[in-house]
Amino acid sequence: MNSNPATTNPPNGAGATDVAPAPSPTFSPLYQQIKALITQGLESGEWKPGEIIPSEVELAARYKVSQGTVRKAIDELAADNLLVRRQGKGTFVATHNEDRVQFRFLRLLPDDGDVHPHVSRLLECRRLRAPAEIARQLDLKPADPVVLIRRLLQFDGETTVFDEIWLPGAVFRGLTAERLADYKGPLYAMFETEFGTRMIRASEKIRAVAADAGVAELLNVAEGFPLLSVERVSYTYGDRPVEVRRGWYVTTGYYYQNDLS
Amino acid sequence: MNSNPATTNPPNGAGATDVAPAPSPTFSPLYQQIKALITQGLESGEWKPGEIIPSEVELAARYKVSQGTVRKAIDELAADNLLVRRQGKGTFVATHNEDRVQFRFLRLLPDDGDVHPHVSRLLECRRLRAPAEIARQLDLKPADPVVLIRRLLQFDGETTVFDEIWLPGAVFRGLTAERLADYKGPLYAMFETEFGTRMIRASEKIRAVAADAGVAELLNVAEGFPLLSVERVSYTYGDRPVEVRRGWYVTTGYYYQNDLS
DNA sequence: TAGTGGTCTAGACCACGTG
DNA sequence: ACGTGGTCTAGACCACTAT
Repeated sequence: MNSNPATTNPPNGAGATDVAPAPSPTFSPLYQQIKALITQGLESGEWKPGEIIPSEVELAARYKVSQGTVRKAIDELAADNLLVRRQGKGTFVATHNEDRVQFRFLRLLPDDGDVHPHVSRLLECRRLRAPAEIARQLDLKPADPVVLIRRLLQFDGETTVFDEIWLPGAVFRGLTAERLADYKGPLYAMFETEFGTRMIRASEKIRAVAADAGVAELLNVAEGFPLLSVERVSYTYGDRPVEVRRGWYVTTGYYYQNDLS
Repeated sequence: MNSNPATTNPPNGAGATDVAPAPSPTFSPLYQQIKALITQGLESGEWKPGEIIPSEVELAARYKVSQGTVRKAIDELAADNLLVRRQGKGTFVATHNEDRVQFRFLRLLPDDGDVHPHVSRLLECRRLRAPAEIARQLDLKPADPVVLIRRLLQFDGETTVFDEIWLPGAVFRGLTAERLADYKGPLYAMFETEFGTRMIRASEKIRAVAADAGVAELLNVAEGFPLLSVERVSYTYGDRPVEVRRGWYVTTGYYYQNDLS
């Protein structure tokens, strides 16, 4: 909030002409403030993934702004993939459950365009104290508790991916191998429905590396075989890091798809 | 254009109530039509990269629509990186020359965050008849003339990238090794200023591969060394493919940066 | 029929950049 | 002081979905 908070804003214009608008050195548009308020509602769980949020006119009334201002706020949140608009129905909180968001966070495709759903095979899931590097990336104190998941992904029967996933223990309290094994569907969908933590964006560092003995055995390739190394940090609301993931991909018959625009 | 062309649109509302609006089975919003008209101006060279385009009010007058409609059209073109808005100055045609667009099409970064400008070393530039696969990707007839460029990129003195670049000969008439060697700056900037062809977007397939003898020698690595293979197809206006590029990246000390959102 | 998001307009004022 | 893009409002109508 700043000098023109939503609750005290005059009903006309971006500022009033009769009250000395004060050239706000830290000016922030009204719709950005509304955007922040809606984001708060998402973060606090007022509206949960998959649910509908109030209509534009309702939100406009609540925040005492015009529908157009709410509209612009929602436009940006939809562009950020936090909300999904559906004409005639309403605006919904985005979810990793029913979307075709699989491709958004696992961009490995087969050379022939066929789409095989992948199968996950859990290797282990245990709790330990965070190594220094992981703690740094997760914004934790060294030796804070973390969860380590190791798993394989099979595409069409072929073992193609080996993942090591690090999660903050405080957030993922109660995450066990059993619950992981039982859960159907994408990991991020489980995180969202079971632990109330929604992955918003991720940043990846991609390299080509030679398979070491351990990884080679897991992926059924020779030692020294070229693998795609993908180091990912995922973020939730407020750009807080909540996952560090290191993946090794076999890219024979598969490729990592990326679009530059 | 469709049933409500910009030139004959009533000045109010998305349709008239007194003329039987005709439920347009192929309805397209006005601002989309304006967007197409502006794109035509860009494609035809009416406004060249780096130049300013007419102000919103001017365009609104020209197309006989409100400023808000022009605004929404320009908003989308700016989101597509075709235009750049600068408050107080105007709206400009995007260019590969002066932007910090280097990172947009070459996403190789050093492990330590330092930013070294890269140096290009041309190996060869010759004309030949398109191999079947290249012709298919460039939407040409087999054996149509193409230009093949082979080059190395050095980061901070280290040879890090080997590129093979295929271009349609008809578009890049007069492209020679001399002109390539003389040109300073990004390749895409040259394509845009010298050949009037602007790269808008690209699609990449990324793999880890073992260096073969030829590539290994060029990149000063051992045969079999893991390299990042990047196959890119670049597109210009109208999603017409105008470049096929195959790159081999050494990713020791460097990584390919990618953001998922 | 009613409600939702989507489009379009018109007018006012603000922030920024340049004379 | 002026012109540009940027924000905000208010009201009308359209397209889509459900009841």
